[in-house]
Amino acid sequence: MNRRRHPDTTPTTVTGSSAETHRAPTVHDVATRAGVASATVSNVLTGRRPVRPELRERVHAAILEIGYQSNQLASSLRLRRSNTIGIVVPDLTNPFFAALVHRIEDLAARDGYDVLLAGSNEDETREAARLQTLLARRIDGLILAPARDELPESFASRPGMPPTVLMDRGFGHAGFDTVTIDNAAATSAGCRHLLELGHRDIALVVSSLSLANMRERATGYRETLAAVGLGARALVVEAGFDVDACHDAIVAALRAPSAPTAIFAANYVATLGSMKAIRGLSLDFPRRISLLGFDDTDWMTVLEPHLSVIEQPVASIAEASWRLLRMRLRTNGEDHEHLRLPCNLVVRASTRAPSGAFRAVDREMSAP
Amino acid sequence: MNRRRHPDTTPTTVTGSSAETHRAPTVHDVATRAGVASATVSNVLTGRRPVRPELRERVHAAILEIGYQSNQLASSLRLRRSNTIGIVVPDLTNPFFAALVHRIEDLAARDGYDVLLAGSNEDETREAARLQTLLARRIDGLILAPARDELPESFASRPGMPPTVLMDRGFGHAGFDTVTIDNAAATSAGCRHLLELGHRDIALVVSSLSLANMRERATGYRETLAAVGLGARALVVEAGFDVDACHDAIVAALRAPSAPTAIFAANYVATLGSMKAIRGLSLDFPRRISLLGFDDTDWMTVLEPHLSVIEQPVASIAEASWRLLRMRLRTNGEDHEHLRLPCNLVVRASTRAPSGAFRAVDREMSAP
DNA sequence: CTGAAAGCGCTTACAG
DNA sequence: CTGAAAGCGCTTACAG
Repeated sequence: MNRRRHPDTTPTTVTGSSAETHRAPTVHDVATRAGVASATVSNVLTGRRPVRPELRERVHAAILEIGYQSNQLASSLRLRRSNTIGIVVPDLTNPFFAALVHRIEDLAARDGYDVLLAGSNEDETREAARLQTLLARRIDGLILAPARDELPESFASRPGMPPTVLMDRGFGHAGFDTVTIDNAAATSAGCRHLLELGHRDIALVVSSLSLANMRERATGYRETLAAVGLGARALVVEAGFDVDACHDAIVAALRAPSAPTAIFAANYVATLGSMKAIRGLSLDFPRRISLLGFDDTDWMTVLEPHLSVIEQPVASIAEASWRLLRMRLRTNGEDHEHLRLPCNLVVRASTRAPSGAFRAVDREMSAP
Repeated sequence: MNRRRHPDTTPTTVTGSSAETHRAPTVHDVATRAGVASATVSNVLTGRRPVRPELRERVHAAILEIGYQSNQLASSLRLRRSNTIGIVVPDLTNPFFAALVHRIEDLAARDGYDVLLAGSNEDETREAARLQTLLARRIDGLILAPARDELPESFASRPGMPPTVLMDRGFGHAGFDTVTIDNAAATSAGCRHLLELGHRDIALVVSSLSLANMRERATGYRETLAAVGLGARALVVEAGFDVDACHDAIVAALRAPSAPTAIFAANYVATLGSMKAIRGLSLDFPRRISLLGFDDTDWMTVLEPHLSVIEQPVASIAEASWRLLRMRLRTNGEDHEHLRLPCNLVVRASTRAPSGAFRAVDREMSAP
């Protein structure tokens, strides 16, 4: 190949500044090295305008020689576009959210976006603060699993608020794309499964009814019971957001005079808390008590008996969220989509007929 | 309060640009609104230089009125400091790494740093690519749990590489702070526990011996066996990085003629895989086979029997990593720290004496 | 196809 | 204590 020397190629070291601070090379450095204008360097880098092959070669060579690396901060400032999205979730320690983040990060990366991650710890104030710093960094978009459903009034119209999709919580919120599951259908299916098994006293465990998704899960459950005339036996226990609190609430429910024969945990933490309560009380499981969990996880098939669960379509939720956000990143229309994804009832071994077929309905006629 | 009108306060709307694009307000907008220079706005914002109270008031009022929000992109460019760190982990789906990220994000946020998250999927190539984009965003620091221990030669001296702490893997690497656990001590303690119980055939399950932490865990195990003259019975199975592969490898080991009486899983995935294998084979657990796991997780005390484990000090690892990085962010000295944190042996119910005291040593004299 | 110049929104010498 | 100006490192009209 015919390498030719370019005129007035200055040495790599930047003149002027003392040798003290070693600055990263810039387009300008590349340009002088290659003997072209910095605009030309930018043009070969972005490919936005065609550049004569020979110059292009020289630019590429110069980039390699001086180890140039584009500064996205400058580019973002100029372009008013950071190629960064924010993801804010209540708790990364919850495998449901961890899986969501994992998947979205992967998808975003494929499309050239980096992700700024923040955890809200289920706390509205912390969420607002974390969000604030993400906005200051000019994220192009946001995927948020909000700590509360009722976003502050100011939220949607907040200056600098980028296109946002609400995930898992805040469903149907005007001004946002939202994706969640069909909560009522999920608990209804779960409840029917338990009813078919013969259960009459089924307790539903939710984190907090202040969350719309939990209210919907409670509704699906209540309506299903009501439909078979068991509405009066509905028992919804609000068990909070951490495993220990859940455990305590469930132990209390199980010790009550008319203890349920089945527990339907309506989220991951409740599932774990329920298992702890059942173990702690040394109940005969699943004979004395059935458990239907929520959110499928690796360990659930390692438990004996394997846990029956309502499985949320985590991959689909992540994919839909990213797809919606990416669309909105391209063209920010006014029509917002509200997606409901269906769940799967996975029947394994932790749900079975209560001991004594009509035990709960008519205790005295139950066989041992 | 005595609100007075400032002279030549122009209306909020920026003149010049068409009403089309609604730009976010800038320091300049605040300045004209407050009737001061933009330098003054910057000074009240950063507090770098004192500003007369009256002007300060006017600036604050203007900020509120026009809803100004600082652009960190511009600030970072100017300051050459992004207040952002990168975290790169092999797999966010692994609760060990999820917990680490969760904790570090929290600590970093307290100190005013946002985190750019990337997953490498245990893949060196992907890791390099993701890292590349983080560097382009001029992260101030990096916390990396590398996919491979042997970082590319170019890594440390890579242009634009910020202060970096290596976590979990890559221990002792020159040019980096590193924090990991005392791997050999951890497996040694675990192994001794199993020996004391009477086990003689103990299989150690690692992901891959290409990882130094796994090699160290294998060494601690081998030496402990050797010390009691059982070196020849050491069995290290390399089971890979996903649960299914682990499961298969362990099933094979358990089916071999001289099957172990105890499995020592040397990481989270191996623990899960071992449990699956034990369940799948319907072994009498923990009577026929003991299991000592690694990385304590919520669900492990919900299993029956509760899992005995080597518990990594996740919170301490996260805190140490952040502390080291933050120090280096302030003063980038040449002296790198290499931290080894101790693990905890948590004895629960999944490890117990093999059925028949000398079963493994002398099969024919073992009682049923 | 190429280059000189302006500007993205900040912050920091520098001169009052 | 305050302000006008320069510059961080890019990219994009604009004029050749």
